[in-house]
Amino acid sequence: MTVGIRDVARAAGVSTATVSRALGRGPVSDAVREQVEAAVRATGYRPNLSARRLRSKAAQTIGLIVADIRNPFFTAVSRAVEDAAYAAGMRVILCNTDEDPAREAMYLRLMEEERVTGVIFAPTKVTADGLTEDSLSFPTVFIDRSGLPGAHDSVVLDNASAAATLVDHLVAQGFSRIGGLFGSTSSTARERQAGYAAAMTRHDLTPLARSVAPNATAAEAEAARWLSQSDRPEALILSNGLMLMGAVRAARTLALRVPGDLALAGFDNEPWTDLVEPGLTVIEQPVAEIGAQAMRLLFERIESPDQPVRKVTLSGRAVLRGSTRRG
Amino acid sequence: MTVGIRDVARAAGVSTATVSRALGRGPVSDAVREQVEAAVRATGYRPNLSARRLRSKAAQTIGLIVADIRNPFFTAVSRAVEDAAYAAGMRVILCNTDEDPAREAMYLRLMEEERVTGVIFAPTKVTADGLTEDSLSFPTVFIDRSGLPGAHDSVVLDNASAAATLVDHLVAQGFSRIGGLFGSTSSTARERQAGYAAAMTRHDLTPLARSVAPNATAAEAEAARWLSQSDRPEALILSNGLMLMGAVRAARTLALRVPGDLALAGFDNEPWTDLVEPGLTVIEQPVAEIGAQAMRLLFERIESPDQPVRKVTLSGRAVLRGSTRRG
DNA sequence: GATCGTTATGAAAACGTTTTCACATCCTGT
DNA sequence: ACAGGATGTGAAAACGTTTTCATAACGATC
Repeated sequence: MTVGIRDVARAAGVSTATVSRALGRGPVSDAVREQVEAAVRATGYRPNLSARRLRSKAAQTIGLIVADIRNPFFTAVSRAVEDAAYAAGMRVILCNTDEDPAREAMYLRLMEEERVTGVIFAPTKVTADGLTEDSLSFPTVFIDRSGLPGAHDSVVLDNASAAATLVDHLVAQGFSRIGGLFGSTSSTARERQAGYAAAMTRHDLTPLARSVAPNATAAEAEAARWLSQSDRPEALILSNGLMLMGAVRAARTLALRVPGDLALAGFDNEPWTDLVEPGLTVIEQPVAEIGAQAMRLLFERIESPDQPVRKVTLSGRAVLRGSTRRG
Repeated sequence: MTVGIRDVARAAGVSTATVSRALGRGPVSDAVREQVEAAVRATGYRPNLSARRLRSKAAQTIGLIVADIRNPFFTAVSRAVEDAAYAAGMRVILCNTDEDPAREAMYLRLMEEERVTGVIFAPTKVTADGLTEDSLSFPTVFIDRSGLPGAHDSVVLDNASAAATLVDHLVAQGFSRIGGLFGSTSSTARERQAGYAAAMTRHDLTPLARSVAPNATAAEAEAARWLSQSDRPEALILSNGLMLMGAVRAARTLALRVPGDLALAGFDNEPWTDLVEPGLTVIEQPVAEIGAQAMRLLFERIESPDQPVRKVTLSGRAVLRGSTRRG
């Protein structure tokens, strides 16, 4: 029925060991290699990856666990990771946690059961804080977010500086009652919030921060509530692209003019942010670079498991648009 | 070192067969089941999925091969598929082909080697047309696109009607020089183009159709070229959300007022389409339903492999916005 | 010309499970 | 009290590969 390596061996007139070597990187004479390749074509043989992995203990698979596949930031990073992985002959299992620690735990267990070569992971804060250096049985690189210091390799944005850049820009434009709406689940949102607060204080301004689930719906609801208050902020900073979209919707609903009634700034230079009127001021993240660096760290960790933990911090780029222009 | 089922068996004082049954669905006494579960906890045992799959020949895995992960349509469908799969105790391998037949072939081979339970696939036209009923060794459901009639189960939009709806709407608004810019790689784009042409003809209008790679960059370039002509169309229909974005950009660049100088309509009710000014008229696709139906078809096909091929056609919903309003 | 390394090959073991087969044991109905 | 069907369990085979081990053939080196 289904053709196995012994069928190929029989067709080529050699042993299964030789077939295995001819297909892999064993020492085999050129003549035999050709015979084997012909036999593979003739029989339509497809190796069974489960058997191969079981015996060789090399899964050639990396797990990619992201927090929200709807967030273009993560799809962009995914593409970079996928490209690098396939270039290296590795497969990728992509998982989506929805920022839910229970799903994170489930996927981490799955990764163990798959005996993956390594994992790239954007964890929630609660999960990251529970993960020490040796609680994971596979090499792991955190991405976009970091956990316990020194526990895992990571590649992150310089979040505090990026947030400060936005504050500085808004202050320079003459805004002073500047609010910040940040995600509640990630270390990254916390860092952006801290950077925001520090910059506000530095300008002798009072930080006004709130946090909420990092998606468009929650951000819209909270922004609408906040902006309905009599002492509403005159500028708002959002900690990711989805939340920025929520804030734009809230401003629309309340008929607030941007930037006249409300200035807006956020993270992630998503394609739509320069299509709305006015264009939105954002911090652009080097998404491809983040994915590529994560794969590099992961491969190097696999190569030498005992090297010291490394943290790569990348800078964002401020893209200034109309949403923060002082009327 | 790594704990296997025999360690659990030893710890529980039973045979490996019994452990296997206790963890699976074999007949086991309650007392023994508890012993085994305790032993699993004590040893930290994690089953080896490769070994399990090899022996049981049940991969419990479905492959999801999409054309472009950057297209929110596919990420939305992916989420629906993923949810249904995990609810059924199945894992998902998500692959991204970039509309490239070579990558499609690579991923199809990967699926064979993984011995997946089934595949959900959005193929390019060239690949789909080469796939007969028995060229794939696993149950397959086409999604968003269809191939040879009767070859594979599929769930698609009623593309021709949807395109006709847009034409009818534009005609009703008083537009007559209506162009159509369609993707060049999928059956779906062809069907939309055909529906567009038929509707135009029905209204005694001349179809003006072009086709191009279905992404924002290519669509923007072609739209810019087209709209720079002296006899440029006064309305444009785009065959997906990315292309619609490209067209909006081209209109911006050429300083064409929408809908005054150019009306725009397209597919996919993406979140940004009602944030731009004016809002864009689109056909909304039932993305969650598409994913759910695909999983249903796939499971039923796995259940009874010899049942007749089925095609589920879903209707789009027209969302009329300012971009098609006759000034 | 004997000895040594290299290279190419096959037989068989190994990977970690599930499943088959055989065999007790227990319950049920007569 | 006994046949017969569930029910629970263990020993061993099986899944399809790769890897180990042994060996043969061949040049090169002394």
